[in-house]
Amino acid sequence: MTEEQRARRRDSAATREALLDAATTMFADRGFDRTTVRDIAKEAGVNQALLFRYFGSKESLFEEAIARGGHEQIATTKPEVLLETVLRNLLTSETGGERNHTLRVFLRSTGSNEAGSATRQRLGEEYTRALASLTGAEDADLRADLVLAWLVGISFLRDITEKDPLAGAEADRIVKLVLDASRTLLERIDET
Amino acid sequence: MTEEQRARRRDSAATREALLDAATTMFADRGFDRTTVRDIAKEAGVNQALLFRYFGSKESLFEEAIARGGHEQIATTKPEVLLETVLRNLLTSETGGERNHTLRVFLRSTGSNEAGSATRQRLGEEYTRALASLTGAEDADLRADLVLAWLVGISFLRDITEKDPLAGAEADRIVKLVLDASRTLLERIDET
DNA sequence: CAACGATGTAAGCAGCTGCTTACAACCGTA
DNA sequence: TACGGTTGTAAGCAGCTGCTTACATCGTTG
Repeated sequence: MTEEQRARRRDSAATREALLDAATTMFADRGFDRTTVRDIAKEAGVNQALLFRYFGSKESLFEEAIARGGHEQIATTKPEVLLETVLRNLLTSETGGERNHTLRVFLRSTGSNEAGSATRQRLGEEYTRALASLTGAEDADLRADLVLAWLVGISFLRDITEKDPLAGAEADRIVKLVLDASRTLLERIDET
Repeated sequence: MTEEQRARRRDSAATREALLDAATTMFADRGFDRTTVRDIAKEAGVNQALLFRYFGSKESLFEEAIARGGHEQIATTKPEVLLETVLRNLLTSETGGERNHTLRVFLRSTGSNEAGSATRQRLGEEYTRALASLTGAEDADLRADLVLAWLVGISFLRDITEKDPLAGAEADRIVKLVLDASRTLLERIDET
């Protein structure tokens, strides 16, 4: 930590990224309202005034945090396995590793109506489009939204309300049940 | 409004209920953190100090708001039609009428980790038990949780992020799709 | 009618929030 | 070495938050 701070001295790019990293995990854990700019700065080991120098406002930082990470997953994952990939990602509780916090940040931002709504909307559209490509139904987008809603709900019950037995269930078991039922809505999903 | 205030003077029960009503709708609309005690008191047409006299704290008021409304729906609705009933309730956007805000309050309380967590947990268990009675599978509770998660997710995308096409879709269409897919998880659901 | 508890009100307090400002330390350049 | 922009820091401001306190008013009961 101290070394990092030493190494980071006089390095604006690293400082910016440290703030963005800290913000992403804290927003995912506590949500927008409950995360203070002082918390973020402290976690990043950075003076909080710099947060405003580099991002302008707490909301702008939030938008950037939401945007980062969501896009590349969609871009780099084939639609056929997107559902399972996202599902497994949000079911995996290992804090280490490169877990994707996007969905949790998404969820935790409930209270804040304005904050990042444009970014959130765009991100949602990308997921819908990807999932909609899996069905030939005329209401493909609606069906895709329903699947997306399911992911959101599962993440909510598991991560936020920590509801058992869902919170404690094995990932494989949940994946199987969800994928089976999703085939009623979407056709082209890879068999596990 | 003025008449109500006049009529309510020196009536502690009515004052309490006015606060509870205002709190329920405001928590549902803005969430716990974004709703201030001054807002609630103003909406109820009541001095804010009374809020603390009757409920002790903002959190206690929140818990009571969550608890009220959820129980009777479960108690008065047959499990076979519970899913459709809850679904139609949260899909109906008519603000007038006796809409049940429970699920939305549930959702909007994301940021607040402690607030009402015990109450929320108990309420969730009741829903799970009711839904689990619809299947003979050995992992009935898990399957029920997944259905509950779906409801939560749909409510989230529709009410909070207002995601289209889900937000704009007809209730009947959604009900049909969800019920059909849910039959993969649960057996005994009334045909529409 | 006097007294007393129940109900309502106005004002304020201490703490926290996002954000700003004024300034110090640093570092490449001339 | 002197300068000037970049990066980092400390302090503070104005506004809002949940909550409390001291007091006024009502309505019932003896």
